[in-house]
Amino acid sequence: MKKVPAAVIRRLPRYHRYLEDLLKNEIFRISSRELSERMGVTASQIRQDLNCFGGFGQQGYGYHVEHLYQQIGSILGVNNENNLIILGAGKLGQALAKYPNFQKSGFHVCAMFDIDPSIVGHTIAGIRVRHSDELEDFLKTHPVRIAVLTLPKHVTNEMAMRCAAGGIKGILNFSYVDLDLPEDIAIENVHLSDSLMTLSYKITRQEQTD
Amino acid sequence: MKKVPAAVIRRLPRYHRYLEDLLKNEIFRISSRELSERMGVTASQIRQDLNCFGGFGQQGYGYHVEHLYQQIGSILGVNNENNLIILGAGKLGQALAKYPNFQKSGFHVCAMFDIDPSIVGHTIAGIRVRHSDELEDFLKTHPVRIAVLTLPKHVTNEMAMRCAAGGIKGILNFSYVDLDLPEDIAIENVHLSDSLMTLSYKITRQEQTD
DNA sequence: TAGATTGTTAATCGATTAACAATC
DNA sequence: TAGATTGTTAATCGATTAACAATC
Repeated sequence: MKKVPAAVIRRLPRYHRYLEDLLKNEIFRISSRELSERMGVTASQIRQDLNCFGGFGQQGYGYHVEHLYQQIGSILGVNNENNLIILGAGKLGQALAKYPNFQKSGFHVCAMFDIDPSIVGHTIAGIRVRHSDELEDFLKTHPVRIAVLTLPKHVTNEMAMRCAAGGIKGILNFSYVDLDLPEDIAIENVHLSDSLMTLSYKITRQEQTD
Repeated sequence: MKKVPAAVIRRLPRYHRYLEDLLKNEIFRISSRELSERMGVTASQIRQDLNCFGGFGQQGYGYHVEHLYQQIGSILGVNNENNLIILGAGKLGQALAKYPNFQKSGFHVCAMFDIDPSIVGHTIAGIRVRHSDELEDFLKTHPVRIAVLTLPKHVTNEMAMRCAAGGIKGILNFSYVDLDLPEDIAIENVHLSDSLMTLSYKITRQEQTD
């Protein structure tokens, strides 16, 4: 199988979302051209992207929405339940624990960890907050591959290392640092300040162009 | 001035962050080569990127960290205070209102809006939650260019339109929809589920490669 | 069969890297 | 002046778009 470009992978969740919407609207068949118009991309790009994973369409017909939706879900690994843990039960961690879209995509928060005595032991969205000391024991007895980190900068890499050592395979990192981890641990950064700065740049740019 | 590639803009906040760290560590001068090693990119890319905005360096010397930091901050528009409003005072909105990194980058939450009577009137992080009906009046009397949207899907585009009509120039959108707004409104999407799905894909990929 | 639309190859475009002359 | 390192041009690489033969 040829290597799939990173750009394609980043577009998959959006295809998945549009296909879900089509199903909701009871549209069961779609051509690359019509989907391209809805999504604001080229039909060529859609066909190229999908063909990285195999021929999901049919000449003269287009794509069967339900089938394509299932296939992309399978590629993304969201067709079955995915457990995850949240490290850092601050405001952001709590918000993510209750975030409905995670559950909708099959991601299930099975534990939270913190060290703050005023939070440890409490229950958030039905999840008891454990002390971070319990992390290793928990990972030994529970199958989890994903950890979400909403921690202060200075403890983030250490906790990420402990996750990796405990068998975690991927980290969604909200801390404002770049993680330094073994190659086989997948990392996805969400740097909220970066998004805000990029937005700020775009605004300034617009104003100058006017 | 030649057009700045989108890829360069998305890298600017990271440069900004690394330069801030250098200053904290009292490193006042740096070559593109040394910065490239710290950041894990090529020195050539750094020089190309920076030269989109002008010659910030000096041959034989490198870059003056403080000066470069200021310049990039100025390009990003984060050297002065930026007011923003948050629409949707749910868990995520509340977490963002308290998010320390926004304040650190000069972004100041000056108001929050919601329609839920159990939240409206309450104070979060020192900010009173107003009713969404007050949005237009508020925008008339307060200078705000940025709105952060943490709203349910079905009301998001309508509220975004109201923001745009009220003079908002840029929107940081956390809702799981693509906004359809006038061209002159800058949009930056943060789709948390997409990040999680991409991570899930990467993990699955890793496991197959092993 | 004729029409439609994919899968795929080729052409274009843009972004990254390499190389080196300019210059501090 | 000699050494270092930028700014910038040229070469490479990758991603997007266009075109069309294959085929349902």
